[in-house]
Amino acid sequence: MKTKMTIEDIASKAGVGIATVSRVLNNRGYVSEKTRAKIEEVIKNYDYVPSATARNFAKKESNMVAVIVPEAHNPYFAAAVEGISEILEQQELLLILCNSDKDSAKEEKILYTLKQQELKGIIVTPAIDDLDKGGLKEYKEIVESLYIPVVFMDSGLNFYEWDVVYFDNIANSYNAIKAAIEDGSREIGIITGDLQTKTARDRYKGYVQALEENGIDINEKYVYHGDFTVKTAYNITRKMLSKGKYPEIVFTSNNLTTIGFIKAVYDAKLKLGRDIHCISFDKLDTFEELKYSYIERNPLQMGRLAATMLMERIKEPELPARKYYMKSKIIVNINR
Amino acid sequence: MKTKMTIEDIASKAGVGIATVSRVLNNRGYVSEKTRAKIEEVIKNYDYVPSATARNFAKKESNMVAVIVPEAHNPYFAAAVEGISEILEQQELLLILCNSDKDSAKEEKILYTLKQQELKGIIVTPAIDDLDKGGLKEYKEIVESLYIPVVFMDSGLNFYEWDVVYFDNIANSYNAIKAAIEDGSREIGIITGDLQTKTARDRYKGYVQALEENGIDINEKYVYHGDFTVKTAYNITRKMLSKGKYPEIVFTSNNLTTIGFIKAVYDAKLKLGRDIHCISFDKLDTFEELKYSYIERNPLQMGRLAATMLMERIKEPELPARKYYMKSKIIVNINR
DNA sequence: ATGAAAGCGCTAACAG
DNA sequence: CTGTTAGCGCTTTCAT
Repeated sequence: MKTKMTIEDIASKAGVGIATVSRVLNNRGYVSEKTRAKIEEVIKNYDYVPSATARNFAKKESNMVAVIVPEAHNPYFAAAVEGISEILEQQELLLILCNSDKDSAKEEKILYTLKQQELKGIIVTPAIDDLDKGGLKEYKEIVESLYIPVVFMDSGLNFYEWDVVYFDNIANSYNAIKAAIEDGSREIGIITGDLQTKTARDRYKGYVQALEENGIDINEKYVYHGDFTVKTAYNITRKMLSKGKYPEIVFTSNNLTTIGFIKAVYDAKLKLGRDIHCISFDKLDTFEELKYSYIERNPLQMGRLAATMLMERIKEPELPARKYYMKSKIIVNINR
Repeated sequence: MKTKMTIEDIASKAGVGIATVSRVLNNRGYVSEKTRAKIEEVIKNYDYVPSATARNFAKKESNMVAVIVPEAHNPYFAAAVEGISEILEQQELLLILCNSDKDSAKEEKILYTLKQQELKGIIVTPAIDDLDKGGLKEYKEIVESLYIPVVFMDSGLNFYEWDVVYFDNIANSYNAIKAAIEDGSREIGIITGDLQTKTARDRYKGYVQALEENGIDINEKYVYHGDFTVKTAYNITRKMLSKGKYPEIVFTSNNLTTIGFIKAVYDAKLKLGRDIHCISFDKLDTFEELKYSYIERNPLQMGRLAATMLMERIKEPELPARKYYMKSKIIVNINR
């Protein structure tokens, strides 16, 4: 058989009606053992595969879930996507991966495209995590006009009745700094991200809170304003070290900042873990022997959880919205 | 309007036939400015979105391309996927991501599922790169029974009439070792991967070739049999260093091996780039200040290329098969 | 237990 | 320029 077989071909070859073939295909309803065997044989012989497109169309639903992330290659999101993929695979669902590239306009366009696909659901990490300003209302409308289950992942969008799973930036920073304080540190600096962004602000907030609650005044000199890039962190750190006076510990508030920081310490011929310490927001998975402290998140687990929540919501659309805050480990590694 | 609108609803609201609506939707064929405007207005008013499922079904083709990788979270593949995603997005194509988890059986199952989807094409990195042994014929049949364009990415499967894009392991190793020799090194060791795998074997081959062509005998003592894991590389290196007698340079034949090696050097209180050197297959993107040499591949570019090749083949299915070998940079960083 | 038939929403001739 | 109509391949009543 050259041309693609259809269910009708199979039915006629097997001498039965198409409904019967459909039944064995879906393993649903009554079919006598004899006819089932016959049909299965024909299917095997002719190498027939049902068309998912036709099936989806007839049922007005697909076997697909979309995932929108702001940076597909970022190891953090790559791991999350893998976690999602794991769960979807168990459910025989296909995963459509979309990269918004941190661009809200792109994200909106993606959402529009996805709206046409009769998806089972969507897992999204919004391009902008700072929608509480103005755009939130509009965003809410777009999301709701999808009319399909949506789970928000790694997002501060904990408003409205949406399912959310994420790591709490404030709490994680707070806990890490608190752990350092309990470990005996007093002079703790920070290299922040761009404080225009919610992520950077929240991490800074946690830092401030932990110090204040422990009766430590914020030393403005020890608050270094970075932008979550290696380069800036490097420059800041070089300058900091060259001044001679610097904090005992620096809270590097994202992984790239940590890398720039460590590189600068190294280049200044100082020894990390002896001359100066570091608490990193996120572990650097490459070099475990480095002497530093960190907040360890588990994005793979976050992905699994997001997908699981989506599955639950698909099954029970009327479930109340759930907010799930992922726990992180705080690893303190300072010796004096 | 509560229930989902169809093209018919729009047609009747606009007082036209459905074919006309279809025309404006697809921006194809003649439609008077006046009716077009009218229809567009209705579409906007009722927030109508055409069903991609129905459309795909009617056209017997979809707007999707699938990508199968053996490890979704591996930064190397994550970057490749991002490259693919970039190209597909330009073509308004959706990307279905599948993770075979290095498991051939899983890959086969994925292929079967994908066969049902009327995809535009598939980009695949086979789970096993060593099919020239026995399974190749069977694999070939499976792939060909897909009846859709397939591009192989990062695979040694350069047999048959298939489109392939990949980095040549033999050539890259060869070039790196050759560069080191030209730089003045004679004592070059290697930590291999599992030589049962084609990747490990090819990297070893390139190493051997470069030495032989330059009249350097292979010193079996300097060939360390690893398995591409950090742990094994670490242990091997510790043992190597403790013996006192070790090569001047070690070719660490994958990135995890490099990490294990560097860690061990560090723990042995030796200095990388002074006491011992390292040529790494793949750059470690975290710490640029490390003193080592490496082969730098560009998986993002590989992904872009794979997707571009696929687009070309979709457009012209009769194109002769193309083999594209990606170039890599060799960075030598040894000072004596 | 099985078959006939009516869609699902859209595209693509074809006729006007 | 526009409307009518015949599918696309499958699911799902509804009879039998």
